Parts: sequence; structure tokens; C-alpha cells
Amino acid sequence: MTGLPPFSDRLLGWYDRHARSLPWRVSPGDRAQGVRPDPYRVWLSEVMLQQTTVAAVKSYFAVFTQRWPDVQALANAADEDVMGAWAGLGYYARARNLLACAREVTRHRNGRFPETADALRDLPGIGDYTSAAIASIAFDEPAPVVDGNIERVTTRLYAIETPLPAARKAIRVRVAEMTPKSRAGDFAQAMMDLGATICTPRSPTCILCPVSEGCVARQEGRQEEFPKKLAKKAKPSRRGAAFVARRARDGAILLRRRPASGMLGGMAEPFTTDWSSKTDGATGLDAAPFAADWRRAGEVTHGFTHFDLTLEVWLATIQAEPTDAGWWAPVGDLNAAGLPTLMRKAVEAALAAAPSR
DNA sequence: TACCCGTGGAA
DNA sequence: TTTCCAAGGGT
Repeated sequence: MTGLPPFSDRLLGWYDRHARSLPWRVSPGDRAQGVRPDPYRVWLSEVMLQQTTVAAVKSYFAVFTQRWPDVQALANAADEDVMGAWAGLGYYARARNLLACAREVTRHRNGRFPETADALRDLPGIGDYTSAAIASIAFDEPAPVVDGNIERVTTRLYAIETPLPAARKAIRVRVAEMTPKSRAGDFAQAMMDLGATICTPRSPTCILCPVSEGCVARQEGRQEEFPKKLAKKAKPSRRGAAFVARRARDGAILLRRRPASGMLGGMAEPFTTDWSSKTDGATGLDAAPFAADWRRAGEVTHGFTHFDLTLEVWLATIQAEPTDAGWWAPVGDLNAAGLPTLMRKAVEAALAAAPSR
């Protein structure tokens, strides 16, 4: 009587039949034929996918690869073009680091990404997960890849009782043990596909799982108890104000650029008061950036990761440019203005209250 | 370590 | 409606 095949063989066999088809992925069949993924596309997709769903990333990945087909093209792009193209995807430090990384690779590494996880880890925006993912997927290094999916799968397989994030070290040890010397990239992608489609956070479909026989949590009927997590803190609520200036002649909107660091760093916005996760910004007419016929245009609310924000929205229609601290964005081109979602909401609320021309 | 940093879809 | 959370990194 023979036992079950090794864990990685069972998982890879499942992946060969059920791998998701994704724009940045080389299918296991093509991979077996010797097709290599483009490291630039692997890197770009991995950065976009940090804390972001596949569905949200797809259109951004298409735009970026069309507009900047290789790392050199991206390195030569203007900052505001890349920040604008990233608008709406969130976590804008990723876009700043993306550009810094592209320029480092282009200008100091001959346009080639390093081929080991250790070396990749030194580049901006590339941490433990992303370095291992690129090294294994693009360069076949059997580096232990641990993302949220793999944390969930692994804590269930071994019924790891330690709550996250303290369990990360033990998880990494287990993943390093499981990762095969060959097909390490397919193995990592198989673990992520398993977590995304079978071993889901709620109601995992263990009946379809190719490795359920070896899963301790499943054997004990406790699969939904893992991963254990520390309780999270309550989110505070903050307030602030946005002042949307509209040019009388053509309805264009006055925008400026936020400082490079901090919340929404480097992104475009209408004039806002100085809110943060810790303090309210100024509100009311006295907080206006310059004198004009400001009218209340309602409020917008927005939930960030660690606090909720409500902005008063004020609107004024003005004749001339009152400041040189920004630029006029044509209203018909608002989608192209590169506004983060909070600011897009504020401008839309102001325009909804504006008298039609 | 603990906190900061977006967004939108699912349940 | 609220809560959760998705291919995390920086500090």
C-alpha cells in the first residue's frame, strides 16, 4: 500500500488543472514548455496586488503595461503621470516606491531586476513577501512566499494556535519546509490560488481541496477557527473641510498637489484643511484658503484603514486665479485629473451643488 | 512591535 | 449597516 504523494505534488497537480488565468501569469502548461514570465510584469503585478484584490488590479495593470511596457519606460515617466495613473488604487506610497524602484533598476542595475530574494529585498517597495514572490515566480528560486492567503492555508494545515501577527515566524518555517526545489513559483501561485478559491476566509470548500487529507484543522472540524488573530482597535472619526474653487469662465476646478509623504502623499486634491488620523482639521467658513463667495455643498464621508473621515464641502465660483499654488483642471476631464477617491467624492459633491452653466 | 497607509466588494 | 479583508511595506 502506497501513501499519499508528497504535499507539493498533490498541490501542483491540482494547480495544473485549476490554475486561475491572470493577465500577469504564465500558465503552468506554458511554464512547462519553457515560457518565462517577464520580471517587469511580475514585479508590477506583485506591487499592485499588495493588500489589493485581483479584480481591482486588472484594469490598472492593463493601463500601466500598455503605457509603460518595460521598466525603462516607467523609469522615464513623469512623477505626476504615474501618480495620476495610480489614482484610485490606494496605498499611494506604493506608486512612489514603484517609481523609485524602476529608476534604481534602470539607472544603476542596467535595466535588470536582481534574481535573488535577498537582493530584491533591498529595492524600494519590495519586502519579505514581494521579494520571495518575484524570486520564485520569475527566477525559480525556492524562496518561502508568505502572503495572507498562505498564512490562512498554513495555519489551517498545521492548526497553528498562535494568533497573527506573532505566528508569522512559525508560518514562514512551515512554508519553507513545504516549498519544493523545483517549480517553486508555481507552488507559491498554487498556494495563493488555493487560498483564494478553496481555502477561503469564510466557508472554505474543503470537499474540493486537494490537500484536505493532510489538514489538521479540517481533521478536527476547526478550519474556520484559523488563522487566529489579535483583536483590533476601534477606528476613530475625524472631520475636516474641502474648498472647491470653480472658474466662472469654463467651470474648471482648482487643484493642488499634496506633500510627498503622509496621507495621500503626492496626490492631487482641491484645497483641504489639515486633518489627520489623530486630529480634526479646521472646519467652517473661517477655514477657507482665500476670500470668495463660499457656499456649503454638503458633506462626504470616507473610510480609511484606521479612521473614518467626514469632510465639509464648500464651493465658490470665482473669476480669476487667486493663487499660484495649483492648477486648473477641466471638469470634463475629472477622471483624468488623478484624484484619490476621497478627493473625487469631494469634487463630485461640490459639482452636484453647482449651478449648471 | 505597533502603527501608519486606500479602496471597494462580499456577507 | 457594519464588519471584514485582499498577492504588504515602511518606519
